Amino acid sequence: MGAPKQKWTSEEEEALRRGVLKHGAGKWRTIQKDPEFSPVLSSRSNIDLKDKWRNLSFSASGLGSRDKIRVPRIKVPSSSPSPSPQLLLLPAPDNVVEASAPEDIAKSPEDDKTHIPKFAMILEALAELKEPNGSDVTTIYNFIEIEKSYKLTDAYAKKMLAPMKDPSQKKDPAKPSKASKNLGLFAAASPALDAAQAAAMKVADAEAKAHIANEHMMEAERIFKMAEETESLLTLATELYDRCSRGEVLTVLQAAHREF
DNA sequence: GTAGGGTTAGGT
DNA sequence: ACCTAACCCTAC
Repeated sequence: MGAPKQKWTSEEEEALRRGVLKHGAGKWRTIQKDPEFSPVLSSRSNIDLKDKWRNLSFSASGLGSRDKIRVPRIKVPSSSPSPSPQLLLLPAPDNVVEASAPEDIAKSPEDDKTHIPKFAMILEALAELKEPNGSDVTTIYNFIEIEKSYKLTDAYAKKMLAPMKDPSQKKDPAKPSKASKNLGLFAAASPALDAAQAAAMKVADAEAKAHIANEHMMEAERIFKMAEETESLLTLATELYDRCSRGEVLTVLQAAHREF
């Protein structure tokens, strides 16, 4: 009667997240009893933890936003049979997942953060891969999707391609169809692409190792941060591919200074 | 004890 | 009026 709703504080939320990282989701009682979190979560029951976690993961997952999946509640006024029954449920295309998280990524305070510490790795890969053979590009995509971290949606991919418009570049009609989102971002094979693939592989591998070393540091914040960096990487790779596909020759040094 | 569905209060 | 989040109930 006195406490209509007990909103979760950021401390409680933080404790819950850490608790899940430590004990895993589902071990609510364990988390609740853990001396590390019990002082903060003393007023919360194990069920509360479960419910809160459900809310967190649901809204952070991109789902549950205010988009589709809202089944039109069939209220049926029982008195006004709308003459146009054409609003049965549409299949609702699976796009527009919006990369989720209206928390961090939407704000995007830093536009040009000191670009990619991974750039060195990219160059390394480029140097190693002097021999073009052009191969399956889906590999690059697969690597970007490494298990849990990088889950790029098609919408996200499109988002990534959007800022790539470089006004200083001459409109070359011979431009390859980069809009071929058939499978992922690219759909052709070329030397530059192969190099880009290797670069992505290196980055992905390094990331994966970092993850293993970090145990299960898979927090949403971290994921989004990586997604942003991956976005930069893909942008770079796409640029390289675009230039090379037009017959231009790029050296590693040029790439290093971004003089292309 | 946990998972999932359902209910209700608060906010927009 | 609708949506989200906290709370409640029940089956496993």
